[in-house]
Amino acid sequence: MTVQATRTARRRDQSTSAAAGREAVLKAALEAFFAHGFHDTSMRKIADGAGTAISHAYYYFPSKLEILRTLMIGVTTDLIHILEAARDAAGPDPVQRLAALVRNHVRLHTERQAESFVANTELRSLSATERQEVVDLRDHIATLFKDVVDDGLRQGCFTTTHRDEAVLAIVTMCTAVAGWYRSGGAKAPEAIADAYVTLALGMLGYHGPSPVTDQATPQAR
Amino acid sequence: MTVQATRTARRRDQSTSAAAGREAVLKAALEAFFAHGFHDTSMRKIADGAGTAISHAYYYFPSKLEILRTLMIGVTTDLIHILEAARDAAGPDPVQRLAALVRNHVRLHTERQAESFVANTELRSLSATERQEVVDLRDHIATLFKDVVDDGLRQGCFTTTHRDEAVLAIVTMCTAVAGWYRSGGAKAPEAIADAYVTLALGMLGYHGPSPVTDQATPQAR
DNA sequence: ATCTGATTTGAACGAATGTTCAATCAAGTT
DNA sequence: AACTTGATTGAACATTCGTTCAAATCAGAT
Repeated sequence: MTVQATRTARRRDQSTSAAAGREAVLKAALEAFFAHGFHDTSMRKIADGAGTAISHAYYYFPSKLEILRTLMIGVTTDLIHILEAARDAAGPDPVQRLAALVRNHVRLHTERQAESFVANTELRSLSATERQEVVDLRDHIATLFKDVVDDGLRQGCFTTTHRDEAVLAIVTMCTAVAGWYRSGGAKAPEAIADAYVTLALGMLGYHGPSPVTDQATPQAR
Repeated sequence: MTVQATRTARRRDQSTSAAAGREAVLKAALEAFFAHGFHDTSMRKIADGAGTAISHAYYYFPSKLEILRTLMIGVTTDLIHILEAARDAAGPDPVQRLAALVRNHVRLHTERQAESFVANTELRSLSATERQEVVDLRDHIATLFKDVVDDGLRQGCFTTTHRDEAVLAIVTMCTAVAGWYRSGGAKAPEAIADAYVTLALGMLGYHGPSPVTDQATPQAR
């Protein structure tokens, strides 16, 4: 008991401290990738940012590329899970479901802007196999939108004759938020999300009542 | 006379051959930047692609960065001139003017895809002063759209309450075409342009008759 | 044939890169 | 106190990078 207790305690301490070091490297790498891009970020800068030796970063990650892969896969899988949960929680109405997808897509791209931006920007920096891994995840995200749009087209609440282009444009504009959003800017994330829901529905040829609360939303000082 | 003739002839020959060499370097650089990105492209690869020695590339351009700058500024200023001409040729109607802007924006991003893609992707690779130069040009492009949208809002043909977001989304989705377009793909550039005009008008809350020819457009092999 | 000036090259420079590795440290176990 | 084991380091590796430069090449003019 005592033996096992101390053993697990040690293991927890080690794993948390090890995880802390790992997280520090990830965080420093993310900041640098976000600010200057993958190829313009050296392992020395990453190690400096994390406050450790260059060789210590290699204790956690076998290569610089693996750090990038970890960041990109992490945020993308998280996004998928968030979108699926939000869609399911929105009920059966395609309009509500699409609004939930757009809203949460925008929200994550503001809340985790750096990760999202890197994931969208550094695809080419990956090697073929790893790139395909991320591309598949992104295709899955597009499919989430496409299925909901198809549902709305079947039910008649969406009327666009350009489904593919509309879906692509919606995902693109939501993704691009990570490229220009500045926290403390003119619009709060929720206001941006509301606007994007309206824009997306406009592209889909939806002419029913707005699913957006739209109560002035004067937030942001 | 003869002296001057031969002199200008020589100068023309030199300038054209020099221009040819310069163009070869630019072209090779563009292809490499497009395929692998700026920081992952070495001057050696560029020189190899152009069929010359490394040191000869420096005969035309003082640095790798200057090559990138030349490409980015070139396509962006061209885009501005094309958009302004198309807008003016479209007459006074805001719907027609916006359609012309969208259509030509999409067209250039398919016809000169590599340049457009690089110009949109490698902003961070520039140094501060040069980056600002390109940012100003891109701001000017956004202003072209914004002015037409404002015109349409004033005349009542556009009804959106999210002007800024709509303009940003429209420019973004048109720009993103350079990221996924494949010549010989499912849709011909003109069909894409038509679809994007409709999507843009949907975002702006335009509910009048479609300015798109929309005659089946079965193009694409 | 010589000269001139633009064009083209090979070889080298120093700096920075991603990565490796043997060695040290710290702490917990026996 | 000796031992194990994960955490951490400094120094070095070979390679590649952007850039430079003196020298060679070439075509047209004299």
